[in-house]
Amino acid sequence: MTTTSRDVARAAGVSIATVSRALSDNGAVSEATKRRVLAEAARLGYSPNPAARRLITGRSGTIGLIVPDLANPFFADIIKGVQRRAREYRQTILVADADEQPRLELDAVRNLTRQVDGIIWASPRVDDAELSAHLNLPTVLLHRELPGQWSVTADFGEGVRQVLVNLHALGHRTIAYAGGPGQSWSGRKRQESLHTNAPALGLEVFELGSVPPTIDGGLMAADLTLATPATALVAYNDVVALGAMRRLADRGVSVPQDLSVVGCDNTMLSLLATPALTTIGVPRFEAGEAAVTLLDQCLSEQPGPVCQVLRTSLVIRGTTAPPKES
Amino acid sequence: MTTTSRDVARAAGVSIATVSRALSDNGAVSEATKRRVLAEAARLGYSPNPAARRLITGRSGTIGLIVPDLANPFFADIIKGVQRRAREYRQTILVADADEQPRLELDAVRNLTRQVDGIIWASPRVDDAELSAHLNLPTVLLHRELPGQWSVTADFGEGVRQVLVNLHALGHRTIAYAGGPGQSWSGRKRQESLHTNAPALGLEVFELGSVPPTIDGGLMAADLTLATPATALVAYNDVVALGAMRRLADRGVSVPQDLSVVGCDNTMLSLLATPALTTIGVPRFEAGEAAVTLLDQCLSEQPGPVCQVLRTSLVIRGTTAPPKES
DNA sequence: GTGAAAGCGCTAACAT
DNA sequence: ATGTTAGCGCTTTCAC
Repeated sequence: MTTTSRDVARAAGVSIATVSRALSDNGAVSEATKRRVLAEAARLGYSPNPAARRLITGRSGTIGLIVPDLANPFFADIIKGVQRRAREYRQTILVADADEQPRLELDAVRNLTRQVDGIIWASPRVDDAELSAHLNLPTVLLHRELPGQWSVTADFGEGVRQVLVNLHALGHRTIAYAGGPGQSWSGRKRQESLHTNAPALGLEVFELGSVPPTIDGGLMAADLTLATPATALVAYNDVVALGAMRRLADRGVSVPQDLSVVGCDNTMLSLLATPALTTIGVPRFEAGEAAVTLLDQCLSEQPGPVCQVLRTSLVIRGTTAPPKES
Repeated sequence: MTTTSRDVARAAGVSIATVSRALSDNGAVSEATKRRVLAEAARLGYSPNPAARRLITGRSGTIGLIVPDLANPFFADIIKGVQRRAREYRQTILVADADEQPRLELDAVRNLTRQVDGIIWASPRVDDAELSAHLNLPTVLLHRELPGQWSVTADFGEGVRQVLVNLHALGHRTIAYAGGPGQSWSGRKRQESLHTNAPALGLEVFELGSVPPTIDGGLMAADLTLATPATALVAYNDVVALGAMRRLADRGVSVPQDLSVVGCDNTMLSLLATPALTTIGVPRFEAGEAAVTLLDQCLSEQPGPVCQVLRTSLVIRGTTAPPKES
């Protein structure tokens, strides 16, 4: 009932091999027959059975994408970038949400193995050893680096440096830093940058330790900050920053007059805050696009691994200002 | 190099047919051989080639999911629900993001047709005729109804009714309504409910027309509301409500003292607002789960179509209060 | 209960 | 430039 290459072949008066060649556009076919075949294929509404093609070529035209949480705006935009670029490359993408559980990420890898040609894996928290152990397919890591592995990351260190320079220029000398989950690769990068750049600027940093990357984590961070002499709070991400702002408002601390607040990621949330949140801009959509491009290179056996690092930059909005005279 | 059923057959000393039967668990196999085959399969790390299976059975074990925008928290949760239930059913899900463009939805359907067994389609804005024309595969519509079609929707009308009853009880008599995109199926449902229930309660409604379902749309809605005598604003969704709250704050109108605000959807955003947003709770995760279950029934030729309607209910938080004495 | 054999629809040698 | 043919790895009759 569905039309096959055989039907098209019959209609065009050629063999099925010619049909295959005309459609996949690789073997040698004369212009005339090619046109004829294509016309018949279109007329009959023929499209090749992907299962058959995949069985013989071993290529599925599908890419797996693993993210810890697709309801997180950070990853949602990455997915959109991946989808967009994949559409250009005529690749289908298979998204697996790991529900924030590293175990489910590993399950997902296993499931995907037989279904996709390669994997794009955003894994902030699976540890290096397990990550390595599960890289059976060509893989591009997202916001994560591993020796010898293809990856796309963002320069979080530079973003943090810009924050510190800016706060210093505004007159701040004492700041608080609320870190995220300790295992997070990008979290470690932020922290390293803090340690490298703060002393050089003569900034004193109060590390509040790691808080959950949630609104509640932000509430905690606010209270912790107010117990220090810091005049600015740098938060792990926008969600934590917003949670902190909420708690600060409740406690009668006004932002940015009494305390400056800086987020990270520049998600849509940062625009929802009042005042709008100063934050570190991280190119998420672009990261998704770049990952597909890199995976494509990796799949076509081009030299590698390539580790692409995207730029980040401070986005100054309403939550940073000079500290109060004291 | 990859192990095939032939390898397992040889190792277990049986034919490939028996391997197939043992693994797919349908034909008759003796307990003893079945155990032996399973053991060998495990030892060799065998898993059946899905492409080959799909080629012969015509079933892919894959479900397509089409959403207008996966960065929208509303759809993100739906996807999570779908994924979760699909995992239970051992189905893979293929998500297609249509970037808010109805044309891309139709493209997605076409692409998915050869790759999946059935489709779950959240299509608030494609018109009925085109929708019908593209239903070639077993399909469950999400938050959308169409005669003769399987669907999962939520009772938005009831949610709106509860809002009206609550506002009336608080003492409001004049309210403003900011509608969303005119083509939206659920938007029409909200509006119908408004027209049915407001008069019965003696509520006067100022319809502000349709605003974009964005923060900016919310800013507009706030200004429009303040030009009416309304003491409460009911917004199309949480994003619009938050945008409105932002503009109201800028104009020195305090919520809920000067104006009550109600959102819709109960997304995570509603908890980010200060004060937290009163909103209509819509079960998104459950909708995703239900859609998979229904699609499964549909695929197994069970009687239908089934149109499941999920409950919605008012979630009272901090943005609603009695109107100011005037 | 188990094996042999016939394909599913296609691509990739190999002929011509 | 085109046709013929041999499978890709599996499921599923049909024999036994």
